[in-house]
Amino acid sequence: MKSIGIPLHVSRQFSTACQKALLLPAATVPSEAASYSQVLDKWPDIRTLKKIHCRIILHLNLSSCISFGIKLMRAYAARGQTSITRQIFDRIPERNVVIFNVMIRSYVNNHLYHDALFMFKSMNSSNTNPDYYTFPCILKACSASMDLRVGLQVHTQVLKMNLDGNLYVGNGLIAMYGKCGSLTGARSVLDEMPRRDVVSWNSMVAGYAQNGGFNDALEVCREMQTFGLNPDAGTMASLLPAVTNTSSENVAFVEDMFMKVRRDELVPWNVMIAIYVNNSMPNKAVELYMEMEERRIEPDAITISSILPACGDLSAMMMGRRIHKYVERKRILPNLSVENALIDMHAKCGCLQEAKEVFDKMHFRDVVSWTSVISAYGKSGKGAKVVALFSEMQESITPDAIAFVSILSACSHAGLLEEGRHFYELMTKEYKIVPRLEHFACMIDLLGRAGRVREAYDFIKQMPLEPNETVWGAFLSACHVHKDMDIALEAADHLFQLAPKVSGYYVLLSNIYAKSGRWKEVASIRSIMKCRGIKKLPGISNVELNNQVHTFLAGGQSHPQSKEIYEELDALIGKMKDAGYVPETEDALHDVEDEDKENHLAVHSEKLAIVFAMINTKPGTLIRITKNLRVCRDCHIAAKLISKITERQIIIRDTNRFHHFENGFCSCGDYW
DNA sequence: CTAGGGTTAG
Repeated sequence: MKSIGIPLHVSRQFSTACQKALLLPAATVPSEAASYSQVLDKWPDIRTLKKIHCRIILHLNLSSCISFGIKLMRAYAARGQTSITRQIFDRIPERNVVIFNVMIRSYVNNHLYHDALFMFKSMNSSNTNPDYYTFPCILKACSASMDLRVGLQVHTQVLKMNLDGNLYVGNGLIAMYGKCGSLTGARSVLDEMPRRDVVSWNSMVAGYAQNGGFNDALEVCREMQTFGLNPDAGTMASLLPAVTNTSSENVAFVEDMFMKVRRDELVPWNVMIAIYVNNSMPNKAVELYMEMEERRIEPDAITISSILPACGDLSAMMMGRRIHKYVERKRILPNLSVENALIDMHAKCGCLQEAKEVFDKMHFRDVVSWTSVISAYGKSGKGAKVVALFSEMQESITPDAIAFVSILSACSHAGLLEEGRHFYELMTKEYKIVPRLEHFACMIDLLGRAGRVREAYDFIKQMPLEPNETVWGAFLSACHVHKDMDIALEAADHLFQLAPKVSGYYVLLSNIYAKSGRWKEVASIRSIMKCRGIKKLPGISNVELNNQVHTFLAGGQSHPQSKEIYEELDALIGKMKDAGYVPETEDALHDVEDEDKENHLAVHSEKLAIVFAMINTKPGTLIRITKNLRVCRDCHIAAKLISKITERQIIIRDTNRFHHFENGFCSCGDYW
């Protein structure tokens, strides 16, 4: 008779549970044991688990305890209690391969890869041979910890034990080589396998995808089909890393795959949503999410974490709030990723209160939670709050490079020059974070917006990194705002040479050259843009009404209510002119050609969106707009006036920050 | 008892 015994370091709850178990009548042992066995296989919650554990030890004939030991180990591991799993393991006197496998798997499933590898080593030195269950698991530990060195050793052992023909072991090897970046290794394992299944091919797809080889990944998808295997949900999931910021052809390829796979399970939907989100197609993502709801496919935490950024992108506040209610109802919370995504969604919809509420209710916060809430306040220009939050964060969390980007840009939005400098010092000196281009760009922005154009210029000159287009772009905006033309032209020349990919910089350049009368350069920018195939990003604004996001294009006429909108806009502009409004044509190149400037100015997308919202909501209702470019001066002036004339608050989120218009004023203090 | 899907800045 072998006894499992109670682990020595049991918690107090455990002893209480034991006492309660003792009070229970001694049941007929065989049937009690059978029912416990069933319950254990269903991974009970920790309290039930401990009770059963006690009963097993105290009341049952323990002759079958090896199988109970295994079940207990698995159940504890499923609840994240690997140290109890380990205590049980330690008390089993004669360990066979299954027991080692369960222990290793417990570690791997709980992301304790080093413990798993260590356990594997002691397994080898205790004369227990690993089997074809051990290897896939230990290979996963190698993949997850990107340990190619150990992975290679494991492969050698696999070969020695003649297990390389096993399907699962082979699949594990492909995944291991792929994750560790050895695509040739992965490929040769795949080629040598006597038998391959979908997982084998999917692992190869994942390997290429994780290493940026989208075309190779696609090629493998086609190849598997020549072997008579069709892509499945797993293929789509494996492709995901390769399909971010990619061409529309590539997205279409996955869409096609999505149409062909079984769609009664969750994963294909989750992947397709994530792909839309990662390719700046939030409308499509939301559409798909709604289709899921119609088909009664239940979203999980992953669906939610993927769709929420899309809601944030679109400022789809009602949709976001509905999802928030859904996660509360379905008890998906607490879940760190979901909570973090909720904070960000509320913040991007301009609902600071709600964002803060989610943050306050969290039991565990990581650096992402803090970064999200800090940038939320930062984008609304609440500098003092940001500074307070940051110091609070430091008490429990070590800020990372991204956290500093958000605090630095928050200082910039709030015009907190000295604080920004302080945080930069803190980052480099205290936290020893080596500043990246993003940080330099923030600092340039900070200095530039505060009017320290010369200082910003000196800062660029002494940067240890080659300034990129973002840095010059930030600097150029500062010059543009503060009208420092000489230095602007030098910056413009630098930026010009960098062949920027963002069309906005060309527009900015063109405006600056035009302002200083350098028409030759203006013309040359035009032709260069044509040559490089760079099109001006059309200005669009989103507005949500009755659970639907309406999108307006600059000068757009396609909306069903178009006629009404333009009529109302005309009337409004009349009232604005009475109040002293003079259209500003200066920044007209922002998103239209210079001919016909004034005409087009009236129809920037945000104006259309504002009027649309005005027509369709009750007087006094707050209007929320999101646009894909920065607000131009003219629209900013117009929005201030409209807020006064119509007595409505208007919140416009542009690419940089929030503008909260109320009674003729904007929260940015005309500083943006 | 085999893979694969999630959140933060600009």
